[in-house]
Amino acid sequence: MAARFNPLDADARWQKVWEEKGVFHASDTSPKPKSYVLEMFPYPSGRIHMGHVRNYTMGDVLARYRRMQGFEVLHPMGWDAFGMPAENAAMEKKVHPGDWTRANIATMRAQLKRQGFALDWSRELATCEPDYYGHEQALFLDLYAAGLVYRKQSEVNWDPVDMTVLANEQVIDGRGWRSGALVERRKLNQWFLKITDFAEELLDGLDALEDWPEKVRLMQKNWIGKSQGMRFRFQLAAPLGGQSEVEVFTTRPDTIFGASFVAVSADHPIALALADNPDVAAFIAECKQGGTTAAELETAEKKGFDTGLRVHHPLDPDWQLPLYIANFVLMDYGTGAVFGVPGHDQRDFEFATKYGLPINRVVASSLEEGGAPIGGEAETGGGVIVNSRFLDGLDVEAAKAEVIRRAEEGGWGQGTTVWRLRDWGVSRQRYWGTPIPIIHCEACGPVGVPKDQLPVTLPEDVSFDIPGNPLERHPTWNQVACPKCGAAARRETDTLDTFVDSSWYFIRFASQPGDKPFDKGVAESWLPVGQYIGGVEHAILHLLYARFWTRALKRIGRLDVAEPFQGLFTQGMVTHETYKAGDGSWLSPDEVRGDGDDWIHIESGQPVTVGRVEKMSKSKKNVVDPEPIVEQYGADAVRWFMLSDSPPERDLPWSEAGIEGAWRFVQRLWRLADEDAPTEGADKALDRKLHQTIAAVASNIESLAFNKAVANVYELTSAIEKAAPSASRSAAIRALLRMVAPMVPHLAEEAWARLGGGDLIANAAWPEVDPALLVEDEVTIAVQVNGKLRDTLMARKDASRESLEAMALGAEKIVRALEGKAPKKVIVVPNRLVNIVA
RNA sequence: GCGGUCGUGGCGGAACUGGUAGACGCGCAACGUUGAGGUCGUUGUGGGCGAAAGCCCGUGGAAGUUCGAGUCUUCUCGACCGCACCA
Repeated sequence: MAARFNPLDADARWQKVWEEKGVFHASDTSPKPKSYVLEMFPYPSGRIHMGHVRNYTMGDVLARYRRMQGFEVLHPMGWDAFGMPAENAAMEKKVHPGDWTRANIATMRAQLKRQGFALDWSRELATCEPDYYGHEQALFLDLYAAGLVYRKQSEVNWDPVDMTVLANEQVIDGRGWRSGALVERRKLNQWFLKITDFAEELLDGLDALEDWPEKVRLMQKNWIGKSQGMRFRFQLAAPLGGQSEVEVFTTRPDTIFGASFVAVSADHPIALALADNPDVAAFIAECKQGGTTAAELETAEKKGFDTGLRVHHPLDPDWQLPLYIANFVLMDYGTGAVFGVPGHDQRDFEFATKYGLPINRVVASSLEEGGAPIGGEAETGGGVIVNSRFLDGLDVEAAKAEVIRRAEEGGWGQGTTVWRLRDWGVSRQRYWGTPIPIIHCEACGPVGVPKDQLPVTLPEDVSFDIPGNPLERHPTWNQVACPKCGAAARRETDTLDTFVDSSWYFIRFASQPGDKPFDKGVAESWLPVGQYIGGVEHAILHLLYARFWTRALKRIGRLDVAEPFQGLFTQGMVTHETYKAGDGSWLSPDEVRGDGDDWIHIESGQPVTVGRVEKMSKSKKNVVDPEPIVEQYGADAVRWFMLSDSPPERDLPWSEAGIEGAWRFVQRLWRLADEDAPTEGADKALDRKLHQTIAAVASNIESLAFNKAVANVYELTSAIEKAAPSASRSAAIRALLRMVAPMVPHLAEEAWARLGGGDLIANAAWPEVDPALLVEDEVTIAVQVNGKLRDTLMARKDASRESLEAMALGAEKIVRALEGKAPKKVIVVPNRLVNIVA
């Protein structure tokens, strides 16, 4: 009898068996139903962290469970291997980004394997290798040929620290998402993907994603930002340069008669045309400075500059409105110009109040109320239109339609939809990314690299001594002949945004032929991903881009899949307490020690302040490296801890006590199996508990409620421990091992082998449930008097209302509680309770 | 400001369609085992009163619906997340 389960020995042994037997190899041709379980692939930053372990453990439990349920499971792993940190490392440590990245991958692959994840490593891919990005280049050229890629001179978000362009999505509060540097505006020739062509379907598609968190769907919806309204033009009273009109966008055409002013952005052509005037120039400059952070915008005053110009109201040539330049009008939304209706828009209201412009009512709760003035704030609700000539009496929606109809008829405007979503700028002035497969020829313009010349590989001989893109200054790499005319031409030196790499990796996992990006039929046999698991930080960028890419492939006939991820789960972070020394510096968990109720710094003996529980981060020094933990406790204890206690969508506070507890439970399971002594005899109660647990664990794993599945397992374990030896007990132990196999697979194999289970438990089927054993034949009935619990009693299952009532009224405690009062009413809920109202 | 999620013991958290609040785990306490510690085992553990039986209170707060509310409704306080001068 081995006293203890020894993970240091067992983990590696079983991992080797699984690998040698190809247990987790996903077969494209299997007759079984297919199931695709995927966790967001990691960036090879150097080492696995706790967040990875949690993420991959969840996916692993599901993948193993699905296998036991009889599915052919695809559960792959790869590396999101392009990106800036590799270049930063190259600059700091004088290593090639490729060497740095591949070394990190080797380290992290070994760390993942140490966890015993049920991954099909034969499908491993890294986006930085030509046999991945070459296919990406082919797809890019397909999209280019289909008109979904274009190049334009555009003002871009330039990150002066990273010296690269950022997508709108990568600018947060006016700062680069990675560097935190204030983003500048620059004009550059950039490649764009036409994601806006898909705005409508990306929005509509969200409704069908029922297995996505509502939160993520909402975030995407807001990001796409559909606004329906009308564009229309105000004629300038006097032409300005070549301009004779101002086009505005509104979602409230019904309030057109409530207009008090028109305002344009400081970047608007009209504003620029007036900038000769020093006052105008000064105002424009003023608009451009000032932060864009939430707090600053909150307090920012609405400011305007009266240009002195006047515009004609489109529905009344005699009605002139003042034209302002205003700091709150955005050039890159709508038309860069608005008309102000102070009565029914709060921002316009503030503006009008400040500059003494009329505040007119055009919407009221009834026609009679039309004369009432607008009070202390704008009225933005619905109602009936008033003071609006031919619109009077219409409701808001009817009035919108009527104004649009008249505008289209009169040719001064049209109904339109405006989107917040912008086309996806994918050009990056970086080395460590997928080269954009384009050649610039003076005569022919941009020409796609012929597919037989793919992949366009990155040159190895580059230096990172000076900032900027090494591809641009490479002596030979960028010089090529034009594929069309043969003349000397120049290779595109921009590389693709790394979000392109992660927009289709899940397709390549499903099918990876050598000669093309994927085989349509094979990929379609696996897709969509049944369950995708990752961090909520990708709720917009990655998930929107991947949805777009999949739909673009569908449109060009390459893949008949509309949505890439059927189910999405966003898991919480792994957190840890923080510790602060007396001087305010952060201390790491292994620098401190609990001392009674207090904490002290081990080295100095000084008291330590325990701070709040926060996401593990280097700056707070509250990071716990998984590797030594795994070496000490084994993979199963770590896995068990990751699944216990905290619901997976919430944060998981890491604690030493918690991992100790998980370790003890692993040993407890081992003892249970190890000490099993088969005997005869049935244990009906235990049978029932077992089958109830099988059903509960299955349903909890399916809904990813791992913490509840863990609780179910604890209960059954205690019940088995307490039960006397019997055939039922031995069978329960074997079934228990199969139930925990997805969660603690090494222990399960070891114990299974010890009990002579035969084939690997990894290949075992999920235990079957006997439905007859799910129901109890005796139930506990709660008895209440006036809604307060006074007694409980045992009754036959499905006992009649009458008998339950009689039992309740006869119970000694109830008689006492009634104090002689006669029951006015008795409520009986069969199998549950009796409530006596007295 | 807009939108969302969530408030339950010392802690992480259970509680299906309203029906025995606190499952399960951690921690803590006592006892047993042990050479001590740990492991392991048994028992206890929401608060108050009580020797006990038992009684009262209790799911952020206030009100309401109901025989019955952690769960539903209204108001309110707080925490966290997302978006944001979006016309």
